[in-house]
Amino acid sequence: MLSDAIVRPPRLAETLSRSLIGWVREGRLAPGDQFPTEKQLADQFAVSRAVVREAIARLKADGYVETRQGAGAFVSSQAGYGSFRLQEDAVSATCHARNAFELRYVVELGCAELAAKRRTAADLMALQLPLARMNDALRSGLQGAADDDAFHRAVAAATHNPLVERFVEFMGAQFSASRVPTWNEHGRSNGRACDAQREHEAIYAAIAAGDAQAAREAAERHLREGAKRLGIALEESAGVSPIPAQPEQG
Amino acid sequence: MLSDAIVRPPRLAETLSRSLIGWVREGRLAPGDQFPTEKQLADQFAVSRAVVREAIARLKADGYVETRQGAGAFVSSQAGYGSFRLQEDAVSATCHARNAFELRYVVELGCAELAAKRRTAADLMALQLPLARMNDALRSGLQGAADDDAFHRAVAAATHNPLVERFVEFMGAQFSASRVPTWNEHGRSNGRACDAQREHEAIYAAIAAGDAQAAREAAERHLREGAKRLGIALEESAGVSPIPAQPEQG
DNA sequence: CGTTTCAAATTGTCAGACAATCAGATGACC
DNA sequence: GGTCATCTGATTGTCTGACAATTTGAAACG
Repeated sequence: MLSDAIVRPPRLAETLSRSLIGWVREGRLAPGDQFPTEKQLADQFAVSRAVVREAIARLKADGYVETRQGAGAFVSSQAGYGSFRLQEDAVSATCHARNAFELRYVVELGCAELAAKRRTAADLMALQLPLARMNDALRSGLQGAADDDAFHRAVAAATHNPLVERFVEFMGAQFSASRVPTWNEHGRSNGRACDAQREHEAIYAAIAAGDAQAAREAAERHLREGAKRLGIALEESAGVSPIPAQPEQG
Repeated sequence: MLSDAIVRPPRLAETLSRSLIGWVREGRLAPGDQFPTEKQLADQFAVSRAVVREAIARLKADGYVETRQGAGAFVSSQAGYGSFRLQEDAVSATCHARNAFELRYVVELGCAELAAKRRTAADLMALQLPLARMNDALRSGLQGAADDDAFHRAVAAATHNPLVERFVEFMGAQFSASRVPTWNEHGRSNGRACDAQREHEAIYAAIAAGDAQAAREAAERHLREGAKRLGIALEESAGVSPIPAQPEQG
């Protein structure tokens, strides 16, 4: 999640694409509107057409614009909804981590539920493998982080929904580095790894039994504990006072 | 979701980027590996360097590769997890719609739950506006699809998690066209719009009451009915026989 | 008024050049 | 021999100019 990457001078195309996306997001260009021509943009930003084209290529990839040869570039009717990214804006790192973990939380709970309803015999075997390897890791002292990853992926695969599977992998990848502290020497010695493994087994048992509610609860426990292990606070209320109001409409 | 867009001859950069992404996904290039140089790729695919650069620009945007001036292009350590997209591969349309709707389903249920726990007075007011406008639409015969959209967005906003909010919007946008048949003349005359509105009010009531479980159930009902209105079957089991197995591992 | 034709505009592609940067080799120095 | 600075080639980043493919709108024509 966090990166110590050295700062690189921003590339022109990168800078330009950010500006153009900003135009769309701020509503300066509405869906259907035509972009300035490549030549106009090149002149305006004092860059070559090649740079403009690279910037526009990125906007196309993200679904912000559609180009038609001979006609021009136009803001897509559903601009910005071509792809979903994290960390696009520089939000506070800790806050972002909590928000991202919460999104993962929501999806993985539903994922566990679906997996319990749909798992096949093959799915259960695919779940047992990383589970067994993590048990080995607990005793042998080897790294179990990769198998932890694999277990979560296997749960996602058991939903038989490739989209859900891919999204769980997508969110999980953001926290791949965060699984290490559970499985390194320190994590094993103070019982974090053992705790995580018990939670995994509870998830497996519920999925094997086909008990969707239990699977959901087991996943909930696992992720809540995982958040604690990560030092992320999954608060329930936003800190605002509850509203007793119950208005009627009609 | 479905599009009648006319077929356009594929752009070279588009074709090339698909090939390169395929290389990474198939494992032909592992994380950390260096890509062929731009010149090599240009020769191999018989295109100009400009085309290669546009294709690589897309891979960079999606987090598949990282380039370093003077060094080369390298497969990113977490290749492919820079962005989440739908419809990347040409899967069967109906199957894809069901999978996408299910992902939306999972997220919106959790979203409703969070909203019930965290909504503020301002959130409730933001929910009442589209609700009232939909009631007007029911009587006046105007389009309520936009307010339907707005209501779902307001629920997402009440979670106070911008990431969850954005993802709900992202998934909802994929089905924006699908809200029309509920709110057009035909939808109103046979009661679809009225049904949807009752479900919306149930969601609002649960969120206003701060009852997370009720909010979840109300959202579940709404989305299940919505799937029916769309003709999408949200099946529970994958059609495989249940497994009575309950293995133990030690 | 409707149709055809044409020309300008715009994106798509190509080719070549130079600048900025990096990685490895080379060689000097201790 | 080992360490360090320097040099050189390779590679990406950027610029320029050109031509091809396509669209759009208007002019010309019936």
